[in-house]
Amino acid sequence: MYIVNNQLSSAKLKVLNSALDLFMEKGYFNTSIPDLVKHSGVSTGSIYHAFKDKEAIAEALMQALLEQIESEQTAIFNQYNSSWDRFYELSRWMIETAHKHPQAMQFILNARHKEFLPNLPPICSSQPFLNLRDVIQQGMDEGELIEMDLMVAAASSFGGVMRLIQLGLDNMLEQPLPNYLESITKTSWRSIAKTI
Amino acid sequence: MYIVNNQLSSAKLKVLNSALDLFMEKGYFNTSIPDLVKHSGVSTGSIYHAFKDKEAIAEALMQALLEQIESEQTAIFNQYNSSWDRFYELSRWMIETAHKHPQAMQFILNARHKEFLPNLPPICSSQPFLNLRDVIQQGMDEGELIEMDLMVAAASSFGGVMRLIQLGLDNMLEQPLPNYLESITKTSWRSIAKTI
DNA sequence: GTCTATAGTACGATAGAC
DNA sequence: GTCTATCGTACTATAGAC
Repeated sequence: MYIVNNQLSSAKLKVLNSALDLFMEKGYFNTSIPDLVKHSGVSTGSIYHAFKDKEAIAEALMQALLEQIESEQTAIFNQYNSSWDRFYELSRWMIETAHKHPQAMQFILNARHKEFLPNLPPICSSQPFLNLRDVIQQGMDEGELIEMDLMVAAASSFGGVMRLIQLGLDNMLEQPLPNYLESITKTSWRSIAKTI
Repeated sequence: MYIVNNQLSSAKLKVLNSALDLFMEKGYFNTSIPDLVKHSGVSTGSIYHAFKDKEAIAEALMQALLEQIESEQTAIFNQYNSSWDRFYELSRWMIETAHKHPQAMQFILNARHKEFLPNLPPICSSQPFLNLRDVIQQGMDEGELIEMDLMVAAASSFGGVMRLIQLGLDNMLEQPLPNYLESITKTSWRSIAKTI
């Protein structure tokens, strides 16, 4: 149960949380409406009353997840100010979310949204991903980071963290993901920091 | 036309190359057998003569791609010996393949294989990905790299390169991918190298 | 708003002629 | 080995009672 937005009706919430579980467990196309009915306890008729069609479920799920992520990122930006602190805390949040809600992080990082939401712009142009880039830009402006192409710097720093999360989600790590927080943030940051 | 394995019959090759194009353009589940018939020019009957079912097409495609990648990696390993040279040349090969055959690289890096090949082990446990890790292990053994957890080091170095390739495949870069080769390899390597 | 029952369709896979 | 024609099925989505 990751999505808790109370603006949504109970039926919608149940369906969205079931959709998150099932889409990540079996994939969007392997999840039928009858599967959602069984898992959520909401009937076919009520699902189609709440959502126009199956694609609209995926759209609403994506929107709910991105909204939740943005609000958690905003809390971090309000509490931490330096480029490094923000990088570290954003990485910490991603790693802990991947640990506690693997489906949610998988849906954001890994899902081929284009396959079932063909009109959605790529996820890396969404606000939460732009925020990551802004942290790197800030570090360059403040002279803490080496001057280089912004995309290269963002890929090298956050890319390292995201790759490790990916490996964790694929069960390729010996220890639980949060154990790697210190070493992966320190290492990835080293690739772009002036003083190390 | 990326797959050119001449051990395979002409019909199989046609179907596999069409499958690569269509699976990456529209996704596995949005590609019907009639779509493959139209795109490849091979009839339904012949497709089912060459492959047991639709899933077997995806399996054969994966196997052909991994074989091709392994042989190109082996050539690099035979020609270059130092850890850095191998890291650089493997990165160069990935970036140029992503540039010339985006579907092939997308299929390897990005596809949610689990959705249509549920029995396949995760791609990051395949030989080509293990080879990447070995290059990092070699660098540590030879004292060129900082001693640290191997997975962290591999994620931080190759993760940066892969993340940039991902951004390139999603059209988020201003310049063509190969233009970034020097800067991304230098930057990502810096995260784990002793002398920088 | 919630449900059951069902219509309509598109797909994967097969049969069987050449 | 290649083809066309078609079967059976499982799905999305709707209709209509409560």
